[in-house]
Amino acid sequence: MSPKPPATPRKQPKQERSQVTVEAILSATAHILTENGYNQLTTNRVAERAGVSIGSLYQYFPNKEALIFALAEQHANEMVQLAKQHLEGLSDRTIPEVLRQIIKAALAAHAVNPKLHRVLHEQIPHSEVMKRLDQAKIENLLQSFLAQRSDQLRPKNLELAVFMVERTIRALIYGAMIDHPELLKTGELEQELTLMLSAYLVKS
Amino acid sequence: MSPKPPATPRKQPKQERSQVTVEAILSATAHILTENGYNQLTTNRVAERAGVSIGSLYQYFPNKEALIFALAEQHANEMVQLAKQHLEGLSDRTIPEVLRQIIKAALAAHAVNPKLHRVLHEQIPHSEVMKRLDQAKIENLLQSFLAQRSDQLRPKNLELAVFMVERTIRALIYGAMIDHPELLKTGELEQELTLMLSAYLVKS
Amino acid sequence: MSPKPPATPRKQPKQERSQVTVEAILSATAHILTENGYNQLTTNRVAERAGVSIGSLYQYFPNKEALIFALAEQHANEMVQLAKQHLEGLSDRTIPEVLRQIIKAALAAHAVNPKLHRVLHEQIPHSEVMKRLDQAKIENLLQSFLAQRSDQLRPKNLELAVFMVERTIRALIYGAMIDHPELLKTGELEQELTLMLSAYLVKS
Amino acid sequence: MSPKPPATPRKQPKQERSQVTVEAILSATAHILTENGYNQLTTNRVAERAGVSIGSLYQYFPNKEALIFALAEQHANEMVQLAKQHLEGLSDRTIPEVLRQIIKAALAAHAVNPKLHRVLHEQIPHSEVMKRLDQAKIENLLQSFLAQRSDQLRPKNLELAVFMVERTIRALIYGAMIDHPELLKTGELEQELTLMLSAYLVKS
DNA sequence: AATGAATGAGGCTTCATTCAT
DNA sequence: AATGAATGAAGCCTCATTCAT
Repeated sequence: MSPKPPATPRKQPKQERSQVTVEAILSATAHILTENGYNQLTTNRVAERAGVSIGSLYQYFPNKEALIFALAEQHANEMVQLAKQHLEGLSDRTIPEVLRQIIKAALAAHAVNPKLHRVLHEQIPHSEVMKRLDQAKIENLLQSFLAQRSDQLRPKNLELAVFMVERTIRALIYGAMIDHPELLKTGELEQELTLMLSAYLVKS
Repeated sequence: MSPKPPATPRKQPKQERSQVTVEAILSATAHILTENGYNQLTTNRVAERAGVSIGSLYQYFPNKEALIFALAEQHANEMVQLAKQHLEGLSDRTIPEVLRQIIKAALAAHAVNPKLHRVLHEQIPHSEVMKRLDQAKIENLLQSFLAQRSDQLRPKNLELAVFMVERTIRALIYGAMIDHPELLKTGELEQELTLMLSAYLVKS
Repeated sequence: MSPKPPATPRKQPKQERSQVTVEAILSATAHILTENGYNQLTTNRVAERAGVSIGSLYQYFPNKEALIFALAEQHANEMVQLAKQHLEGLSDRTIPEVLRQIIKAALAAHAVNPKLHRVLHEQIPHSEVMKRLDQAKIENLLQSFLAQRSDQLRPKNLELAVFMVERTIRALIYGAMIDHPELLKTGELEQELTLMLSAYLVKS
Repeated sequence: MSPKPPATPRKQPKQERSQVTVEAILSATAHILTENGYNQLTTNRVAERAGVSIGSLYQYFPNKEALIFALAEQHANEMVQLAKQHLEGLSDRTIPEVLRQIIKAALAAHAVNPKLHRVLHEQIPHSEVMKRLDQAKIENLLQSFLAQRSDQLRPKNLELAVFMVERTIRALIYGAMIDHPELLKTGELEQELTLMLSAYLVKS
């Protein structure tokens, strides 16, 4: 049906010249996506904005989908990398402290490129594919954090708890970004989220 | 290039005898969407499956977007209607009781046509429009329910609380539908959600 | 690998209007093929010459290959039809007489549209496909003619004889058309072919 | 649009040390042609398989056509060379003996690389050029053989006889290769061809 | 001489939409 | 009101060929 043939891998940029080309293409993709939307994203337009011939684009990306996939991956990596910076030295903290830190990390991650993040989630057809990208990785982190403190944990089902927490954090941060940006600036969201999830997780 | 013509359905499909035709078209749209995905949704194909000429389709829907818009609206209405059935006679209940009932209502609503729901959320190039559809309406309900019990409420900011609760319910139900359907069958999700949100809302 | 997906059957022209369109398209295809060659045969060019939009072309022909296939079939049918006209009332003739008549029939058939015939055989990639078209049919005719006179026949293996005769006739007529057209006008080819094949077939 | 540049290989590939490169390229061309077909034959792919940069390919072959032309020529030369080995010491033989030997020679020649032979004939957009390749050369041989025995010859027109014989041999061997390979193994084709052409050529 | 990144004309095809009947 | 043939802008992508290094 839909998820195209695994996107024939193309030439990996080896020379530095081609690395520049690839960067320009991804950058142009992001720009058009955020400024003009998915409808306007055509391979020719990307190439044009990247200052590259359409042929070059297809040397590195087998099709339009691959373009978006690569961009999403890059974005996800940036998010994860930033998040990790916020998650160091948490070994001996309590659950509320850890939670707050994780929420802070998620907030930071979502601040990487909000416009792009939104477009990627709202306008891309096979969003299922890419949601996995930024998911899983954080779920694992969360899982191990909570597992280490299972004695303080109220929910017996660890996996379920991870699901609840992870989705809630993501949904509320994303929702706030779109509809209530003021909650981000004032720190209210961070506060409420911490409260809500702490109350949920910790034995009363 | 040229910014599309206003696109939003100017004229609601006439509600006369031709109602049958309109139904057939929307039904065909839903079928193709759920079975074949947005990529395969072409106006000609819709018309063919609806057993209607392409010309007739355009008599009732000014363009493709209007087709999807109407379908989304229909779907949202069905969801809201079903939800309301679950929300009667709650005037003298406590917050946890109300919450559980609201969650049950939301679960029922999401069970209306999960496949369609998913496709509508994942594959449609969100034209800003459709999210509003199933949102707002429930938020109002929630707002009034909580306002009536503001004395039992821990969060001072009512609007913020509504936001938190509404998004959390939606995100977790949707997430469970996609990734953990077992949580819906066992009632675990309902239980955990009630716990989490009660703990958040009620004064300790 | 090559032989494309069975060329999704498209709309069969039902109204007379569309019949005209299909004719125009095939005619344009033949014209471009004979005058400009296969290299110049592009779907857009065909549509343009046919005075038809490219969209219309694709309503009746799923791809470029189908265009050529249809044209070849049409051509083959014309050839067979003409050949049959030359092959009536041969029931009580001797082998040489029958042979000469068959050769005459083949000559007539090849005179239908020699230019097109040549292009179809020389320039079309998957010529194997279409050679079958004008073959088989004649082989059957030949087979039955010879079977009826098996007592006068020298070769014991009938199928082999049919193969020898059919291919020889085709090759020489085609070869003469391309390289020695004078042999066709003077009747020399007909004469020599009859001699050669009679000598081969008839018991000495 | 603009009629191609002269296209025929201006410079024969230098016959020095770079002979190895040229061989690799032609070999790769043949391999792709026989295994994947003309559709898959791209200059980049040839270069890759030859283990040579695309730039190098164009150093030895001015364009794609030249590549095929050279390959066809090579193939034709191999065929002719092999045929000649079968045609020595025939000076004092009778026509049937000579004929059989010529047929044997042709059979041997066609066995050189049947797959390539077929592809070259079926899938290459005959640019008029290549047919001549394997033709002419044999016709001359045949012409001289028959001229030496013109007293035993029935047909008065020598050139016509050569045409008849040469085309018949070629068509039947090729046809058998494609559609009746068993005739080649059993020797039946050789036998029948000798019979048919002897009967045609020799005074009764 | 070799490399391989880059080019870009142009081919094939789709599909939302129009309009003559 | 309905039909469905026709439209054509525009998208995706290939591949022979060039050229800077």
